[in-house]
Amino acid sequence: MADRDSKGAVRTITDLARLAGVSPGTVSRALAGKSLVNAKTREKIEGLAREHGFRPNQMASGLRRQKTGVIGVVIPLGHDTRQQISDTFFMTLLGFLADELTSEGYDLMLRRVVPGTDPDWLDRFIGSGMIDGAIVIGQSDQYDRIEDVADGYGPLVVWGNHTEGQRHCVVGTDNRLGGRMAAERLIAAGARRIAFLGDTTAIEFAARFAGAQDVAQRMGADIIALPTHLSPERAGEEIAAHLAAHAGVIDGIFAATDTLAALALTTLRERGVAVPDAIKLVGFDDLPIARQTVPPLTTIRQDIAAGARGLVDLLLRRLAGETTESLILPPELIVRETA
Amino acid sequence: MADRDSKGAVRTITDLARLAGVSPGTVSRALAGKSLVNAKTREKIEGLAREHGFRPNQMASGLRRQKTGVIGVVIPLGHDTRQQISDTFFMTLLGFLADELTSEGYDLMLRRVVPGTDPDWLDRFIGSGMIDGAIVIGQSDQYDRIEDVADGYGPLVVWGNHTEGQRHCVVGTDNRLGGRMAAERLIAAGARRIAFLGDTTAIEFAARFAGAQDVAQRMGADIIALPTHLSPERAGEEIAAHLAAHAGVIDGIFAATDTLAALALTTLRERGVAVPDAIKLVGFDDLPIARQTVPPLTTIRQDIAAGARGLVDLLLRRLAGETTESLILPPELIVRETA
DNA sequence: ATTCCTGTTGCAAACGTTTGCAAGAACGCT
DNA sequence: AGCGTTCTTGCAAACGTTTGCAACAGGAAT
Repeated sequence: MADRDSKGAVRTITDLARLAGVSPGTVSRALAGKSLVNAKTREKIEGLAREHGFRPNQMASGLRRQKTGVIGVVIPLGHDTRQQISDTFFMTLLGFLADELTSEGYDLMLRRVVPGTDPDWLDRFIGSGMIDGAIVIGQSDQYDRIEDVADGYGPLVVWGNHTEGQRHCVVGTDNRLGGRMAAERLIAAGARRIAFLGDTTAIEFAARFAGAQDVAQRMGADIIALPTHLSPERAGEEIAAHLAAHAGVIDGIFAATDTLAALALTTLRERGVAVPDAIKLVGFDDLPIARQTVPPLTTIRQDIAAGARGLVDLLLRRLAGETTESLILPPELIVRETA
Repeated sequence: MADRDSKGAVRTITDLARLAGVSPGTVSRALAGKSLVNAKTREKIEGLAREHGFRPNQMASGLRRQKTGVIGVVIPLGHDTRQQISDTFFMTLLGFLADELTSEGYDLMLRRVVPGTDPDWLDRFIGSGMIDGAIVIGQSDQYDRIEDVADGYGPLVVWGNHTEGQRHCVVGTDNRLGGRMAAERLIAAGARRIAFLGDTTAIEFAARFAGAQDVAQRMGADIIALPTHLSPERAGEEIAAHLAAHAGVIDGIFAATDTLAALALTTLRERGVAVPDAIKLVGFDDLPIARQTVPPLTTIRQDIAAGARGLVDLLLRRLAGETTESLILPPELIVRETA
C-alpha cells in the first residue's frame, strides 16, 4: 500500500498538500487533529496520508515545536564500568520505564555513559536538544554532579537514594529502612556476626549497610562490610575470598543484591556450609532469581514497577511545570528459606 | 561554568557567533572541525563554546543534514505481551547493543511495540525521521511484515532466525543446529522420550524444536512439544501442569530457554523428581542463571555479545550502502550437570 | 602593477514542520 | 442590500543548523 515505487513518493507535508490541493498548513492542521479544519478536507487528507503511508518528519516537528516527545534515560557507569548495563535490576527497571513512557506517548532514548571519561555527560545529554526530559538510573558516584545540574534544569528525575536536604528529585526505595529490615531478620534468625556484601561507595548500598549497622548496634550484633563488585565475574572470586577469610566466624550475610546473594549461596554450597543452619542469608531486590535458588532467598523487595511509574509520573509533572517532592518507596521483607 | 544565570544565555550557534564576532556559518564549521577555518578563529570559538557550555541543537542539525545519529531498536511484543521486554535474554542483548552503538557514536532509541494493536509499527518507526536505521530484536510473529518492509528500506537488521531465501538481513544463532545439539546430548545421556518446553509459534523456538526433531527421528527417540509461554508467571503453572500430565513417561526435557529450564528444575524438585537421574534437562541461552541452579544447567550457549557486535556491524555497513548477507552464529553446547 | 592563487569568511538558501495573522467564504440577520 | 458571525483556508515567518557559492584578503608569481 505504501507506494515506495510509484513515481512521486510522498515524503513531505508539502507533497501531500499538492496532492490534496490544499496548503501545507492545512495538511499540518488536519493531521494534528486540530478543530479548525473542515471535516471533508480532513477526511480527504487523512485518506491520502494513509494511502501513501505518509508520516510527518519528527525532527522538523520537534524543531519547530521545541519539544521532541523523547525522554532520555541515562545509565551512568560509575564504578563498575562493564557490568551495570546488563544488571538485572536496572534492566528490569528499564523495561518498565519503556512501558510507562510508551503508554504516555513518549519515546525513550537510552544512553550509557562513563562519567570518568566524560565529566560532562549529563549537561551534554540535556543540552542536545533531542530530549524533553531525562531520567537518570542510579546515582552511582555522581551524586554531586547531578545536584549541580538539577539546579538549572527542571525536567530531571533520578532513580536512587534520597539524602536529607538533597536538591534533585529522586525516586527510590528507602534503602536504610531496607537495611534495617534485613539485619533485623538476620538477628531474629539467630545471627550475631554479620557480613555485608556490596560496594559501599555506591550511595544506595552505603545506605543499606548503614541501616543494617543501626540495627546491629542496637541489638548488640557485629557487622562488617566486605567490599564486593556487582559484576558476577569479579564478584564470584571476591565472595569466595571473603568467605574463605571469614570462615567459621560469620553466621549471617546481608547481600546488597539478590545477584550477590545467589552467588554467595552457590559459593557456600561449594564450601559445604549449610544455609540457613550455619549461616543465615538475606538478599535485596527480590529479583526472579530469588525464587529459584536452593533454598529460595529471603530478601528485601523493591517494587520496580511502582518505581518506574513514579519516575515517569514525576517527570511528566515536572515537564508540566510543577515542582515535585521526591518519592520514597517502602521496602518489603519477603521471607523465604535462607533466613 | 555553564552560565545558566548570566543575562544572555548562549543557546544557539547565532548567539555564539555574535559573541565571537563572526558569522553563524563560521561557528558551525569551527565546531564541526572542518578544515576551512582559521586556527585562531577556531580556538576562539571553541573557547567560548566551552566557557558557555554551548551544545548545538541536534534536532536542527539532524533536520538539515538529513541524518540523526540515532539508531532505533524495536522490540515487537508479539505473543506474550507482558513479558518479552523484561526477558533476560533480550535485555542482555539490549545492553550489549547500547555499548556497541555508543562506541560507534550513535544514540539508541528504544521502542516497544505491540504489533497486534499497531500493524504499522515498523513503517511508523522508520518513517518517523528520527532514526538513521533500525534494529529489530526478535521476529516474534511478525516475520512477513518485516519481509515486506525490508524490501523498501535498507538500513534494517533483525535479530532472529534465518530461513531459506529470506529477504531481510538477520543476525542470530543457528537455532536448528542448537536444537540438534540439545537433543543429541539428551539422547546421549540416555533420554528416549523427550518433551520440548516452549512456544513453537515463535519462529526461533520452532527452529529449535525442529532441530531436536531431526535428531530424535534419526536416533529413534520420541519428542513432543508442550506449548509454554515465556513469562515466568504463566510458564510456572503451565510447566507444572505439563509435568503432572506426563509424569513417569518423560525422561528428558529440552527447554527453549534457560528461564524455562530453571522453572522446570524447581518444579521437578517440588515433585521429588531427580535431575538428571530420572529426567535429563537441557536449556538454551546460557544466561547467568544457568550457572546458579542446583544442579547447574546443561545448556546451549548463544554468544550474545557477538550477536550485538554483528547487528551493529551489519547495520553500519548497510548504512554505508553495502548490501550484506545474514550472519548465523554457531551455538555451543555447555555441559554442566543436568544432562 | 597586474594577475592568479590559496585560505578564510559571510550570505542566504535550504531541511520539513507549525502557527499567528489575515483574508475569504458562506450564511443569517436586520 | 448591507452588516456581522462563524468556519476554513492560505501566507509566510519562524525553529537552529549546515553548506554551496561568491567575495574578499593577502601573498606569490609574472
